[in-house]
Amino acid sequence: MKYKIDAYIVDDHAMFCEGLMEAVNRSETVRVSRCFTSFRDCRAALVQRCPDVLLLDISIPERQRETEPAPECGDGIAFCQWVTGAYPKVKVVALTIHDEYAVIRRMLDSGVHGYVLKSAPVEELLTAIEHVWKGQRYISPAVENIIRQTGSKAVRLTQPEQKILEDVCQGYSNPEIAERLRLSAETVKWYRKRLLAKFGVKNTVNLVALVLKEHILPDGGE
Amino acid sequence: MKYKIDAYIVDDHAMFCEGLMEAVNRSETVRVSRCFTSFRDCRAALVQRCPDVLLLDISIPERQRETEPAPECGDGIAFCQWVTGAYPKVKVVALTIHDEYAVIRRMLDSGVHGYVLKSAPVEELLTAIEHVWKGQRYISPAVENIIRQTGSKAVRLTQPEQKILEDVCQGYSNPEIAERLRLSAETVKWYRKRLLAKFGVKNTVNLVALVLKEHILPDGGE
DNA sequence: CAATCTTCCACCCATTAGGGTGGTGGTTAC
DNA sequence: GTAACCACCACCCTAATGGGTGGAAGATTG
Repeated sequence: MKYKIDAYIVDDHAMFCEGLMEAVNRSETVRVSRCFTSFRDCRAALVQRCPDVLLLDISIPERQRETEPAPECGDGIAFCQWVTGAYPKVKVVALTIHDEYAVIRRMLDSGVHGYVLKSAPVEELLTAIEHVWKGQRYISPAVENIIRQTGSKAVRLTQPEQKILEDVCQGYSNPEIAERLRLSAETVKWYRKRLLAKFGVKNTVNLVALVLKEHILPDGGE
Repeated sequence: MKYKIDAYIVDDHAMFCEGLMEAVNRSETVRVSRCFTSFRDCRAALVQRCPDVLLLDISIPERQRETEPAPECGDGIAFCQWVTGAYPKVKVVALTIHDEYAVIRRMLDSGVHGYVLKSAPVEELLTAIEHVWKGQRYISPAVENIIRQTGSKAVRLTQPEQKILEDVCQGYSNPEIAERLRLSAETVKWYRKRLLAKFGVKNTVNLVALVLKEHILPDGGE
C-alpha cells in the first residue's frame, strides 16, 4: 500500500469536517487524520505533529457569539500566517465559500499554497492537495477567473484610507473620526470623498454595504 | 435489512454535499439518494419522485455572480414554502450556517420541520432526520437558545417600516424614497427616525450594518 | 365606547454629508 | 529633476440627516 498524503482539516462547521473527512478518505492518495473546529485546537496539535497538508477554512469567527474571552490565534488570515511562518513544511490549502476578490487576495498574501472553493467537487480538492504536496501552487480555475476579472479593477487603499474606512463603517461621524485619528475634520471629510470616488458609490450607505458584502476590510464584524 | 429514510440534499457547495452524503450514508437509518446544488435541479427531481426528507441549505444565492438570467424558484425561503406547500409529505430540515434570529424566524415561518446548524455534528443531523420523519419537529438546542435569548427582544417591523428600511439600506435618500413609495419626504424622515430608535442605533450606517450582518431583511443582497 | 396602535404629515432646529476647488510638503518613480 | 502620487488642511456651498414635538385619520382591540 502506497503512502497517503496526511492532511488535517480546520473548519468550525463540524458537519462539514466529518463529511469531508469521509469523502476524502475514500481516495487512494490522501488521508485526513484529524479534524479541528477551532484554530486553538489545531495550533495545539501542530505543535505535537505536523501533517503534510492543512485544509483551512478562514471564515471561522474569532469569538463565537461573544462567549469565549479571546482567541490567541486571531482570525483565519493571522492563523494562516502563523502556520506558514512556524511550519514552512506544512502546505496550506484555503478551503472556503468566499469568492470575493478581497478575501482571496488576503489569503494568497498570507502564504497559502492552494485556494479551493467549497462549491468545487471533492475531486478538485484532491487535485489541489496533490499539487501543493508536490510543492506546486494550486489555485482553483474559478478563483483564477475572479482574480482576472476583478483583480485589475480592484480598489487599492492606502493606510489612512483604510483606517478611515474602518471608522466610517462603524458609523463614526467625520468629527469623531478626526478626534480618534488625530486629524483635521476637513481631512477626514476629504478622505471620505476619496473613498466614495474610489469605490464608485454615491453615499456612505452604499459604501458600507459594499465593504461588508465584499469583505473589503479584514475585520468583517467588530 | 430494515428500511432507511430516503433523503435529498440541496446545497450549492458541492463539496459539502458529497461529504455529507458519505457521512450520512454510513448510518443505519438514513440514506441520501440524491444531491443537488441548485433549487432548480431539486425542483425538477421532486416532480419525478419525492424523498422522505429534504435537507435544505437556504443560503444559496439566487443568481450566481450575475451569470444566470433569473431562477424560477426564488430564494431558499421561497423554495421551502413551495416544497412544503406542493409536497406536504416531504419533511424539510433547514441545514445552514445561519444562527441569526431573523433567518431562523423566517425559515421556521416557511414551514420547515427541522432546523440544524452546520456547526452541529452529523449525529445531530441524523437525530433531526429521524424526528421529522416520525412527524415531530426538531429544532437544534443551539438554535432554541438563540430563539429564547434574542427572540423576545427581536425587532418587529410593520409593512411600511420594512419597505422604507429596504430602500434606506440601498442608499436612497429620504426624498428619493418618498418618490419611490409615493409618500411625503417628511413621512419617510419620520420612519427613518423610528427605525433608528427601534434598532437602538444612532445613525443610518449602523442601521445598515446591523441589518446586513443579522440578515434582518429577506433579500440580503441586491 | 375608549384605549391603543398604525399610518401619515408638518414645522423647528443643529449637525453632518457631499461636491467643488484650492494649497503645502513629502515620497516615490522614471 | 520633474512628474506623479500621497498625506494633510482649508473654504465654499447645498442637500440630507437626526432630534424634538405636534396633530389627524383609520383600524384594531379590549
